[in-house]
Amino acid sequence: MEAAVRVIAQHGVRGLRVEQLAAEAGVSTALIYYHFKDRGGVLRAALEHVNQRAQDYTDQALSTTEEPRAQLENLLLLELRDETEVAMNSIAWGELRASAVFDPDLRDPLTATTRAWNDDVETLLARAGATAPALAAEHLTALVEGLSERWHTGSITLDRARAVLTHAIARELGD
Amino acid sequence: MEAAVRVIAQHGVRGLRVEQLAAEAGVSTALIYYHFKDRGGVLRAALEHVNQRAQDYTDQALSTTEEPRAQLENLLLLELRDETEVAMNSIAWGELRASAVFDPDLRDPLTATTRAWNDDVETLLARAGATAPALAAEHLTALVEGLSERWHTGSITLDRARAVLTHAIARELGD
DNA sequence: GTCTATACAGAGATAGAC
DNA sequence: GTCTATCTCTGTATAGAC
Repeated sequence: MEAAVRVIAQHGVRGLRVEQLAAEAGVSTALIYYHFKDRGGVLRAALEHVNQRAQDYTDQALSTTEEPRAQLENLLLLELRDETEVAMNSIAWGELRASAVFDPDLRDPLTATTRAWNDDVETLLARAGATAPALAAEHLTALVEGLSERWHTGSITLDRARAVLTHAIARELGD
Repeated sequence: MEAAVRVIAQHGVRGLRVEQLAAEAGVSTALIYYHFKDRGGVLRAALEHVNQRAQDYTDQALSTTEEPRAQLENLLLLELRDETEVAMNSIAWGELRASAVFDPDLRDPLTATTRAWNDDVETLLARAGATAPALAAEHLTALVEGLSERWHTGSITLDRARAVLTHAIARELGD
């Protein structure tokens, strides 16, 4: 799965070749098919893996003793970071999201993860005193996805994306 | 190009087969290669076509005599509409955006269009009395992209996406 | 569980006629 | 400009041995 995330982050879902994945993982292609039904099965498993990793990050951010406002900023800015692992996860996640437009099998896990993320953000927003936490949560999480994609396509710098997000959070919290 | 947009909207950039495009356009595959260098050339031309269409919509929205605030809402909500043609354009645009992560040839036209859109939105925001129009413009346009993708993956309904966007606009204009 | 070898299909691209 | 026919390569997936 880690090899899959690497390959997807480098070449996209469309560019994922089973042979290359095998090479990246240091095994034969046949072994891939032993563990997964087909190429689509690899993608589904990869999506679940990325989701899981995102959830782990989230839980970590939520388990601190910081103020709600600081927790909220941390949680949302998690995706917009410079470290290789985060960036790869983010690219792979964006790819799988985009693929889900045409691959119904990917939709359910995607929707579930999105909902869980929204809920976490909504809780923090409510604690931080937002007036419309549900709307605000969908607003901010969708914004993170939009900014993330712009970052990956080079349409915006990472710093600028973080500034835009911080600005939007401030607007939601009324300052 | 219209056939290309249809095929991309239905099967994605990833699913665009030259043969299918030819069928959709009612010509032979050889003719595609006569007019375009290769499959990548088709994609680049399709992106330009979608960009142009988006620019036309934008100009139209800007040429009305409405209040800046109403113009702003119209312009941003343009992408989130139910009509087949708009939805197809929006899906194709999203696909091409996602593809640009791995296809450097698509990046320049993408960045140019994004910038033009940002500028238009920024102008309207300034007229409508926003306090930080540049930041707000990038905020709102990136949000539209995020919401648009969620809509296409079925993670949010169209009405809800529109509500979230309207909410975000209101926040930026301080009510 | 894991490999090597290979069958098979699909899709990009071109040749050459009209 | 446009077609039919076809070549070629790449990539998915399987067979069968260890």
